[in-house]
Amino acid sequence: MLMQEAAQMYLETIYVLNMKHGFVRSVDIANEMGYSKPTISEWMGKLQDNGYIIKRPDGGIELTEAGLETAKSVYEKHELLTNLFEGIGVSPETASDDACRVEHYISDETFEALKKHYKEEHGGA
Amino acid sequence: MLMQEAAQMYLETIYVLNMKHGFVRSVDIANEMGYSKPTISEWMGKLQDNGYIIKRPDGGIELTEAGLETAKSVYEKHELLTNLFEGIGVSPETASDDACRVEHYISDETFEALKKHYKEEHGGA
DNA sequence: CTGATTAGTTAGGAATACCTAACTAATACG
DNA sequence: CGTATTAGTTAGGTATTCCTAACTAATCAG
Repeated sequence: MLMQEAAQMYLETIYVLNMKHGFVRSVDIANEMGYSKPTISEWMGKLQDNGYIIKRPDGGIELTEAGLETAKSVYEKHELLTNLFEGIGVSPETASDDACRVEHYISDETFEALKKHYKEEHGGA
Repeated sequence: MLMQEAAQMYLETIYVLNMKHGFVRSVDIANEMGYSKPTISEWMGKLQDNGYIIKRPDGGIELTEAGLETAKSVYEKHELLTNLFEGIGVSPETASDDACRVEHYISDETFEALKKHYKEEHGGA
């Protein structure tokens, strides 16, 4: 399976909901993302088949090591991009919205460069 | 029709090829983008139906005012993002590749902020 | 004039990512 | 205990965006 935008969003959402509430079910993901239950059900099946999550018998969804790695990577990009955009005067809402789309299309090389640049600006280098 | 990523790319490609060679046909777009002739044919039909291009009798493809506006806007984002990425140490190839994807997902608000910020850094404000 | 190449279109198909309707299963209320 | 709600699945469908195969039409070489 390709780790495309959609799959990344599901993993990131699971990661964020888990940080917020400590327990994530398919419905919670559906509510958070505004998608239907069957869509989530289908995706959770695919994500489990490919080793990114585990569906527990009690309905809880848990990220595997691979899933967590992807989720963290996307989330980290989201955070940095949001901060960068806000830092140059973009409104918090637009900054977050744009970050949410751009986070899937930035290469690791560019991300590392942005991170370094951001630290220099805000760390006093 | 939604001005989604694909439509934006076709218009931008027509714009760039036109600047390079002054005359653009469907085949030229197909070769440049690596897509099949039927795919381009289908899209040129849609773009013409929606008033973004005109197919001339001799096969030439021309941007309408609406098409030119969209193409320029996307191209301008591409250029700025490429420069920004290169400016913080990203390799030219990665910078251009990333810009090519990100250009479709940056809001006007964020783009204006980036433009202002870039000018300040390079214009000595 | 014939045969080959090139440009463009038409028809049909595949993958992705979403949907609604309708079902099962479990839990919760009164 | 029976009914209502909630969670999840299954089946079938839609829109987008690409594809190949096969066609037409025009140009070009000999």
